Amino acid sequence: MRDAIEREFVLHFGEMGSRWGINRTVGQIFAVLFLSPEPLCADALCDRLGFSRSNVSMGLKELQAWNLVRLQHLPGDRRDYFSAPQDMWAIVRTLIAERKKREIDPTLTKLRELEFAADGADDHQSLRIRDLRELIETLTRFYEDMDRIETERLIAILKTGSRLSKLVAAGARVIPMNKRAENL
Amino acid sequence: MRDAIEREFVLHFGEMGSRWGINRTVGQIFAVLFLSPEPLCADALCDRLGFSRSNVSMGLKELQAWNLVRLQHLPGDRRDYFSAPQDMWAIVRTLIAERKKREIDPTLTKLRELEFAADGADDHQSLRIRDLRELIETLTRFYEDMDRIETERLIAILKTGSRLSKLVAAGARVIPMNKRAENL
DNA sequence: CATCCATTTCAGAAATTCCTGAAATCCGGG
DNA sequence: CCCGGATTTCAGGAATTTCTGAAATGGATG
Repeated sequence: MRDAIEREFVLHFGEMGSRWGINRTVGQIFAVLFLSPEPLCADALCDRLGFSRSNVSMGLKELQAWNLVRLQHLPGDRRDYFSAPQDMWAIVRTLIAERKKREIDPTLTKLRELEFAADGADDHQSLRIRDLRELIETLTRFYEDMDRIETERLIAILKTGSRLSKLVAAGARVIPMNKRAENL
Repeated sequence: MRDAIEREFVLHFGEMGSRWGINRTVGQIFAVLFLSPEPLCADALCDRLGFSRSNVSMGLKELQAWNLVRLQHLPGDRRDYFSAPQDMWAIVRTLIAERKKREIDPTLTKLRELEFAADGADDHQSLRIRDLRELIETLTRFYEDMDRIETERLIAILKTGSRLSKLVAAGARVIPMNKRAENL
């Protein structure tokens, strides 16, 4: 029963892995670590998943590059043990940070380069590029702001949901914005 | 000059394509349409990109499945013409909606299934699954709320940034929450 | 209903990514 | 300095994804 659920969970994460920019192996390794109450060593992962030792090693290396697993040692045991963070919100923050780094930042850099190369031209394509760069900057600035907020407060914001709109409209009258002119 | 910039932009979108869950061809096709001031037909895309007709056809089909391009016809021309939405925020909304559909929703469904199968057990793994499901629901509810807000107001919220935290804390005293008990 | 273009499908080739086992490397004792 | 157990590297085979050209399909027009 418990095993059946674990198996399904792990297989699902494997399937989704490809959609998440990691591969099947990596997804399954993370799934096992995510559910495990205690850290696991690479051999334990090989056993559970039926992957080769080297595949597991590479998968763990990638998960470490994503900051999604922590390496630790058990006293009197030379092997490396791995675990997923217990704090689920920390996992989400990490995932978003890493995906931003891989999927957004390079594009932002490229757009700035192209804009520089275009040197203030105002044809259609230059305008498109500028607008896209501005939009991405608005979003990433918002992300950076949210990322600085501690989890409890962040959850409060999330739960506020659509009421945010009224709150912001009302707040704009009370707390004047520093740079109104900057608005879109 | 203009061409050099377009070429770089298109190549970059091709490279990034794989990280964005679409492939190189699809990324490049979208990039060309994104920059183009007027709709293009498939042959024009073949010419510009050097892909086979069938490849372009498949790419366009996929972009249509993502709701990222619109099909239209020019009077007196039987060919299909395609264009990317002019409204950049509409593109972002679409991207997020489609990625959620592909990357989040299946997992949410699966977690609910597993939770049902676990039938209220309270071992570590069941708790992890429940917590993950709850977290994803919090995030998707927030997304759904934001998606209902019109773009101008949404931008106002984004630009409010970290001041949201104070606004929510202050607003909580003024506008009582309906369901305080539901908080994390 | 035949023709003419345009689009789509599809089987297999090409390219890419993933995975493995063997060998290399690392490192803390003895 | 050597040993033993652990991890990492890496070349190449397996699996998957992408791309192509040929053939099939679609649908407007006379």
